[in-house]
Order: sequence, then structure tokens, then C-alpha cells
Amino acid sequence: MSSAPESGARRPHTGRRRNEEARQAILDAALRLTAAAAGPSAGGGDGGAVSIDAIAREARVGKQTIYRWWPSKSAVLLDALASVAEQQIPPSPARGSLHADLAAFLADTFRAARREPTCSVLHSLLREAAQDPHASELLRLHTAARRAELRALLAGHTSPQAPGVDLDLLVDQAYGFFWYRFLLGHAPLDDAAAEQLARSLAAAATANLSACEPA
Amino acid sequence: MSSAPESGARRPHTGRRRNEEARQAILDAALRLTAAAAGPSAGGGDGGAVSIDAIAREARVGKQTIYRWWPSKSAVLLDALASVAEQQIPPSPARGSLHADLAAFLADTFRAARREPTCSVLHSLLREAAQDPHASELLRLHTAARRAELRALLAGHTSPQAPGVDLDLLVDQAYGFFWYRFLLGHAPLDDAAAEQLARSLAAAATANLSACEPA
Amino acid sequence: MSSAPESGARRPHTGRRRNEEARQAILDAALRLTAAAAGPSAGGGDGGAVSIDAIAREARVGKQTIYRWWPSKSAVLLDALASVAEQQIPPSPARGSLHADLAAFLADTFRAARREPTCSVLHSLLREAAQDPHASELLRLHTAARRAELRALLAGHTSPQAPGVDLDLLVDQAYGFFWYRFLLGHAPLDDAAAEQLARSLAAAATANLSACEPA
Amino acid sequence: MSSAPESGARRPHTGRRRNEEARQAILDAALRLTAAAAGPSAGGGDGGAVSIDAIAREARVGKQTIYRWWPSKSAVLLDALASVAEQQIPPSPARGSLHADLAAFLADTFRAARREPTCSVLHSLLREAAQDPHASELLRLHTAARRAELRALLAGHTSPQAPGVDLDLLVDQAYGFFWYRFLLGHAPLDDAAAEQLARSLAAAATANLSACEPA
DNA sequence: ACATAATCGAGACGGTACGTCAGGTCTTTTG
DNA sequence: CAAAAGACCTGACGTACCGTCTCGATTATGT
Repeated sequence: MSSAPESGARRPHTGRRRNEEARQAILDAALRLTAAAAGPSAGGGDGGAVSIDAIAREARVGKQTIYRWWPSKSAVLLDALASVAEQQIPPSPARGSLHADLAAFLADTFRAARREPTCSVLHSLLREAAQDPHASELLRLHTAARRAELRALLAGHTSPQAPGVDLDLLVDQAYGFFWYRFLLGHAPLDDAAAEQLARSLAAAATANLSACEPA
Repeated sequence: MSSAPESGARRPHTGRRRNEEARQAILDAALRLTAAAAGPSAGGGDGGAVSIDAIAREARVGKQTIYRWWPSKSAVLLDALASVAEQQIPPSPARGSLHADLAAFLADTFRAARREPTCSVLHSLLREAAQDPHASELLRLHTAARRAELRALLAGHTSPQAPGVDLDLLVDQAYGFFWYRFLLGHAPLDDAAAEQLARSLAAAATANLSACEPA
Repeated sequence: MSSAPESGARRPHTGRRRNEEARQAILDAALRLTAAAAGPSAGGGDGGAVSIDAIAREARVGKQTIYRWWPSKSAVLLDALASVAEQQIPPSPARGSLHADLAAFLADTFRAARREPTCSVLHSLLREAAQDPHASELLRLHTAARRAELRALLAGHTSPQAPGVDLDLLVDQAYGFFWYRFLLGHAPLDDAAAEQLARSLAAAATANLSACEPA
Repeated sequence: MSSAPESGARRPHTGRRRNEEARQAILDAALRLTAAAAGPSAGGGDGGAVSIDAIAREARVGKQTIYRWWPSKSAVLLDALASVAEQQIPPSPARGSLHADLAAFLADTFRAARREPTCSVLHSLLREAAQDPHASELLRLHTAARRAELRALLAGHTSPQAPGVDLDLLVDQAYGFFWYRFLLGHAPLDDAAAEQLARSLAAAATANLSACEPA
């Protein structure tokens, strides 16, 4: 219809553009429904999984508009989580003893997981991840950044290439502990737990590179 | 119609008894289908959740016969898992250093989770647990025994009521690590990992009761 | 083995005898449930078919006790109906004009069908008959007696072997009319209807043997 | 989100239209299954009621597609019957003596009921009507047209407002007779029966308005 | 008295069908 | 074109009955 604005580029775009309102409405609806489903009962969620139909209805949007932009339900939830998470990037300044930095980092993480709607969305996401390996992959990618952050924190405090130290092991201990308690809810994820876990991990890290290697 | 039996005495049992063959057939079918669904793709599973219909079909059993005896799909899977697990009770004699005992225990646990059909059923179970809080509760109950075992092992090696030691924290670190890697599959759960984790936990346990308590 | 008491007859009887209480309880329960299901809404019934399970439960009786004595649900209902009907045998003395006798017979029949629990059971029975050809056969047998009665009444009033008269046709007109209105309920089955039908049939019967046969 | 279209104006229609092929496939499948179930045994039907599941399977259609458009199984059958019936509208020209017109009308009706698949569908429909009052209502509506036709035929031949004539009674006699024999199958519904019934009804109609009113 | 035999209430069994719900795809109309 | 609406097929869900098959307990008869 008009002169191509760029050189050899493809026809830049024809037809109606993506409706940003719709995108936001979908993510909002996903958050709202997830929160409504998981929220009321404090730590558990009632298992009433959020359905695509419900999201479409709630967002006043056609189902196809969802499937056009996201490959699966999990992707929508993950996106919704991301849109929430990016508002609360913990600074993690990291300056102090290993134990102190660790405690700060963990307390931050735990605190975020206690806030709504993060908590609900996290639960829903886990639900999806358990079902759908694709969702699991997405979740893995999404948490990779935080894992790397923790790993860097640990690396900055341990002597470089200490023989017996396996940073990934420590990271998995930390995040494993977190997810385990988060999922089961049998014990709190409060600041005291963060402090204790930090102390334990710090002990392991220091012990590993010095004494506890008898053989 | 007849002489009233007795005051509060319950009728001992009337009617046809439970068919043990059907019970086994159902559990077997559950295992078989779970393994078939999750097995082919090595560590992931294809998400094709096992349905009650499929179990009934595979076991040549009426659906009602399943619903009569188990309240949910998760309960069936859990039972199936138990029926597998009880054949491979690790002795865990526990005689040696904390580090050695811990390593043995963890290696046992990791090994069991690598075997089929345990691995598949565990994945399916986790899937269910993430969806259904009731399933989650069942799973919690079922794993409580193993947790208690590990806790006892730790308790036997640490000085009684050491001030800074929180056994539950250590247990959650161990099992958190285990489930985290099991679920995500981003790193192996082999004997080396068990050894490393044991060393780390042992260090944390010993450190806790002596040095790392400055304040 | 022993002296045969009768000629070729089987061993007379050994073992526990049939429990008359149970039999009555079953028939009563059938009536009660049928009435409860069909009764509340005046002429229709709500379609909640009576189940064997329900009858057994209501009668405090094992299902097998029903199946031991009746081949099908319809047979039970038919028996229940019979047990009700035999208390209200209309004498049908038959002495008067064809029209008068017919009107009395039809009024009797209609009246019985209006009474509970006969009405409800009749509806349930019809339901069964429509579904199950076996039930249909049973119902046919059961109504044969009444049909024969009506046929005899007609035969007693028409000249023997009148050329153009088909008694079966008249009987089917009468009972067809009855069942049609009973089933559809679009028009009443009251005494006036009986009177009118009697007049119509009488006219047809008399006309047939005299005038209306032109060709 | 957008300009409200209009006050009370209905949105004309958006979204995918009803698939006419599916509709036909469902009706055809219903006819085919009904015929297969009721046909082989000549006049009875074997009672193997047609199930919604079977129709959906046979029509290669989701069950929901049936439930979306019809409220009940009976409605489907009724629709199927209607689609068959409308191909064979008997003209019923009606010119001649009462007896002749009546005989023609009845013979037409009887003949239609002997043809497949009408016969089978009619049986199935009756089955449903006996069970489900809703189906009964549908059937009543559906047969109302034919009843009205017969009534008009009768009205055209009797003196207007003859004192003793009740047209509805005659109509019910005719259709009662028809359904009674159709359902029970104890006697034929052939042309001879139509002729005899016509003669009988004609006699009743004429007798009613002149002589047979003694009192 | 004791074996034999048939009944009883109870209830588990393999099945079929029900009516609903969700998933993911396809098809129209409107902007 | 995209978006909203919504029909489509698939398949699992949990429930209701069906008619059959055990169970232990209870009666009656025949020896």
C-alpha cells in the first residue's frame, strides 16, 4: 500500500497489530485466577487448576488469542510470573562475610516467595512444571538467573578452584531446600530459616576447602 | 427381624471379600502404565498422565473397583510405589562415622530413585502432588518415614541437644537437594553426588556445634 | 438313594424355605419407591426410574434375594401391581344393556387407573415395557385377563358370529383409548369419558351387524 | 473495551457456524443405530436402547456436539424421526364419504408405521416417551399435527356441533388403537385393519348424532 | 446329633452409559 | 490481517445401575 520503509526487508507488517491491551488482560487474568484459586487457603492452594478457558473468559479474550502468542498454558503462567518478578529485583549488593551475604540473599528469596501473587503463581507454575516437561524447561530457564547469582556470590567468597568445593552442589542444596519447603509447606520459610540455612551452607563451604577431606 | 445382636457390637463382616487379585492387577497396571508413559524418554516423561480409565482398562477391572478402594489416582500410585518399595528395603545398619553413614543412606536413596519403575512412579506422583493438595498430603505422609530415619541417623551422631544444630534443617537440606535434582534433572543423582552431599552435610553438622556460632 | 416320594418328582424340599416377610418387603418397597418417584408430580412422574439397587436397599434385602425370585425388575413391578389389584377386583356382574355394561366396565377400569399406587406402578410398568420386550410380554399376559373379560362382555351382547363384527377390533379400540390417554395424559380418564366411549363402542357394535355394510 | 454496539440490539452472530454435516451425521447415525437395534427382530425390537455414546461414535462426532444442540437423547430421536417423516407427507386429499376418507387416512398412517426406518424410530421414541416426561411432551407436540388433521377430516363430515359427538374422543379412539397395536404387536396394522377401524368409527360418528341417545 | 441344602443380608465384581469439563484446533465475522 | 466468539473432536472425570458372584449366618429337612 505504501513505499517500503526499509531496504530489502520483508513487508514490515500488514494487518492489525498485536493488541497490547489483550496481552496485558491475559496476563492479569492469569494472575488473578491463579491467586483466587491458590490464595484463600493459606499455604496450600485448592488444586483447582486454572484453565485456559477460564483465563480467556476472565480476560474477555478469544482462546485463540492466547494460543496465538503462547504455546501452552504454562507459558502464560510463566510470563505472568516474570511480569511480576521483574518489579521486585532484589539488589543483592553483596559485601560482607560469606555467611552474611548468604543470609541476605536467602532471606530476600524467601520473602519474595511469601508475597502474593508471587506465591500463588509459583505454586501454579510448579504444578505445570510437574506435568509438562516443556513447562519444566521454561521454569529451569527462568530460575537459571537466580541460580547464577547465588553461584557468583559463593564463588566470590571461596578461594578460586578450591579442590573439594562443588559450587553447584551448594546451590542445589540451597534451592532444593527452598523449593522443598515451599512445595510441602511443612516448615516455615521465614528469616530465621534463611539465617540457619546460610550458617549451615557457610560451614559446609569453609569446611570443604580445609579440613573435612581426610582421605 | 431376629434377636438384636448386641449393644454396641459391630457386625464383623458380611458380603463378598475384597478380591486380592484385582488389587494386585490394579497396582501392577498402574506401575506398568506409569513406566510406559514416563519411561521411554529417559529422564523426563512425556506428560501423558496416567488416567484412571487406562488403569482400569489395563487391569481388566471396572472403574468402580478402583474408586471403591482408593480415594484418588494419587492414592493408587502411592500404593503401587509402596508395593515396589517394600521389596527393596535398604537395611541402613548405621555403624560408622557420620559421614560414612550419611553417604550410605543417601546413595541408597539415590539408587532407588534411579531404578524403574520407582523412578517413573515417583515422577507421576510428584505430578499429582503438585496438582492436588490431597495427593501432596499423602506424599508427605509417605515420605515421613524416610525423613524420620534420616533424622534418627543424624541424631545418633551429634551430641545430644547441641545448641546450634537444627536436625530438621539438615534433613530438609538433604531431601530438598534430592527432590530438586530428581524433578529438574539438571544434574545427576549418582553415588558421587551422594558422597559430596554427605560430606557437606557432615561438615555443616559438626561445624554447627562447635565453631560457627560466634554470637 | 431314598424312596422317591412321588413318581418322577424331585426330592420334595430340603433347606430353608422362602422368607415370606422378605417377599412382602420387596413388593412393598417397589410400590413405595414407584409411588415416590412418580407420585409428587400429579400425572406424570419425574422419570426417576426405580432401580433394583434402590428396591433392595429400601426393603433391607440383598439384591440376590430379588433376582432369586424374579427374573427382572418388570416382573417385580408386575407382581406388586397384581398384589394391589387383587384387593380391588371389580365384580362386573354384567346385567343390562350393552351400553350400560360397557360403561360400568370402562368406568371401573378408568377408576382403578386413577388410584394410587396403581397409577404410579402402571406408569413404571409401561416404562419398562417400552424398554424391554420381555417386560412387554409380561404386561401383555397380565392384561390378557382383562381383555378377555371385555371380549366376553361384548360377545354376550352381540348376535353370535355376526358377519361384520370384529370383537378384537372393538377391544383394541377400548384398551387403545385407555392406554393412549393414560400414557399421554392429554385428556381425562373420568367417568364421563367412560360413558362416552361406551356409547361410541356400542354404536359401532350395533351398526356393524346391520346397516353400515353397503357394498 | 470497545464502543458498546447498541442498547438492546443482539449481536447478530460471531464465531464458527454450526456444522451442518455433523448435524446430518448425528441424525443419520441415530436412525441407523435405532434401525439396527430394533430392526432384526421383526416387530419388537430387542430393547438394546441406543446410547448417546454409540450415536457419537457412529457419527464420528464428539459427545459434546450432541449435547450442545439437543437437550436429551429423545430430542435427537425425535428430530431424526421428523427428518424422515417430512419426506413422506401423505397428501390426504379428502373427498368422498366419511368412511372412505377415514379408511384412506388410517391406511396411510398404518403404512407409514410399517416402513423402516420410521417403524424403528417410532419404537425407540415411544421407549423414551415412557421414561422421560420431557420426551413425552415432545412426542405429543410432534403428533399434534396429525391429530389435528384427523380431527379436521372428521369435522368436515359431521354436522356442525352435533350434540352427542365428541371429536376428540373419536380421534383418541383412532390413535389409541393405532399406538396400542403398534406397541404391543399382538395384531396386525394392515389395510384390512384400517378398513375395519374406519367402518367402526364412521358408525360411531353417525350413530352418535342421531339415534343412540336414549335417555 | 449331624450332615445336607437352600435361604438370607451384605456387598464386591466387571461392565456400560451417563452428563460434564478441559484441551487444543478450526472457522466465521467484525474491525 | 488480528481479534472475539464460539463450534469442533478428543478423552478423562466420577457416579449410577446392571446382573453375577462370593461370603458367613441362619433355618429347615433327612438320616
